[in-house]
Amino acid sequence: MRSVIKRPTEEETNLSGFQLFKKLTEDEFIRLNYDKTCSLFKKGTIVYREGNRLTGFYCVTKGIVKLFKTGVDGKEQILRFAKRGEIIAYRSLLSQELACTTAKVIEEAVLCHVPYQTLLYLIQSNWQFSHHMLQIVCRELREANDYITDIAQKTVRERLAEVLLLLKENFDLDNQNNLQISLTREELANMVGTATESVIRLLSEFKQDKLIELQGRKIKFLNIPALRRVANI
Amino acid sequence: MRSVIKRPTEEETNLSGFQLFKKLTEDEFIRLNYDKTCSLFKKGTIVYREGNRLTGFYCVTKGIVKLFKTGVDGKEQILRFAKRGEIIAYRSLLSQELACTTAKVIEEAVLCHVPYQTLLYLIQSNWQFSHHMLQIVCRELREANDYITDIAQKTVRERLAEVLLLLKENFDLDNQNNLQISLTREELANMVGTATESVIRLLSEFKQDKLIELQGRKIKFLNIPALRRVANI
DNA sequence: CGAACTGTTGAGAGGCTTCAAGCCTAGTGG
DNA sequence: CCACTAGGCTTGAAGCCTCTCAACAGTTCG
Repeated sequence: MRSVIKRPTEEETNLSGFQLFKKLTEDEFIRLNYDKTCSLFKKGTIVYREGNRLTGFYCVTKGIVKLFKTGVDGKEQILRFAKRGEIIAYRSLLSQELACTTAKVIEEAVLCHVPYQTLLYLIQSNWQFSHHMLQIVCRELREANDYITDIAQKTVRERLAEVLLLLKENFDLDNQNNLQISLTREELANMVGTATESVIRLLSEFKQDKLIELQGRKIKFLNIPALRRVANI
Repeated sequence: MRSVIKRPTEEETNLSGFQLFKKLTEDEFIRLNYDKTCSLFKKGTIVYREGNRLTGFYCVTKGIVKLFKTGVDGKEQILRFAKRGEIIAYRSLLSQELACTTAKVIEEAVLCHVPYQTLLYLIQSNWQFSHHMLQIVCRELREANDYITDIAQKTVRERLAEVLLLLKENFDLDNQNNLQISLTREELANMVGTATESVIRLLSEFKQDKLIELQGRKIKFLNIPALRRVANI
């Protein structure tokens, strides 16, 4: 399933933009770059599957990766999308468990694989790296906790509005207020935790209410404050 | 609201049983003990509230603390219960955010407060401590992700069965198969993410189906494999 | 002993899901 | 180049799971 077609460009393998590596010494950064392996992944590629043993974590330097768990009846629950500057697979690696999510490329991506040994080396040699890592995980844990509360207490309508706003935060809008990520209705449903049909119906209600405009998978935001009110934030 | 009635016993303030501190040097452990402040908290006490600025984390050496978020209409969403050997408040501390949960004592507890400075000192001086901390957070993150998937995809019935089994894992059963934690119906509902009435109805269905036996808040497990099947695990 | 909280049961309403059928779009192969 | 197929999208109808509201019993505690 893994398909590596061509070498990524120099710029696409550069890790100096990553917050996580900001506090590394020159030597540490050199070692990191020496140990990493960057590859280009086509859309649709599975980077790793739930249950896999992982050999390292990945830095996303380009593209978008979808992270999801497989639940009841094989229905996928999307946990997050990782884009440039973010890292994936580190959770299972650190807790030394098998992967508990599947990572699938939804927009042609460049990923840099950093071996477990290198991660351990950085943790041992540089406390600021560990500290930064702790902050990343802790922030993700808060987001997970927030999401548990929402999903447990809010209606599907509220959750869909919230998910749209969340996507807006993470992927920005273009100059015409279009969401810069293209998802299927099913993927939206798998984020919200509902049926595809429900998403379709609610989206067209949002459209009727002039909150958004739809054109295929393109979603244009027309009235963000109102959307926020629907989301009950 | 904070009520400290009497000094905890020597044994109740001992942190040597904590996995997290296993790899500390003697000096580090001495400093930890010097810096900590242990107090006894009565049932019902709020240790800290959502939005508070935290000055350190707490080690639970006795009792049970309920951690929850306040969601829509002030309805609480229980995220977990912390018991002897576990730590709380470390997430917000590490990511340097305001507390995103409220901690309430539901069984008379002894908590040892460890100042933020001491935490930072340990992170800086001992990479094994950081590593252990990372593992703890990562494990909690996996549990949160698992729970998101369940709550998004399973029925209330399945979730209630699962919550009961989860409680069994965390708090064990006495020699008569009674769950060793006493929760109100509302608290069960706030874990599952449903209405109190639904929990009541489902519990009595489980009772009819001879899966459990009820006596006030006491829950006796009669048929765990069947309960597991109901939970759809 | 009364107040406040907790637990229980019933009835009705409604949000969502499921099933089913048809449309549309995009990619493929003849 | 175009028909064809597969997967995504849309809409309708039916029904159920779950919530809300309401009334009341039981329990705990000052």
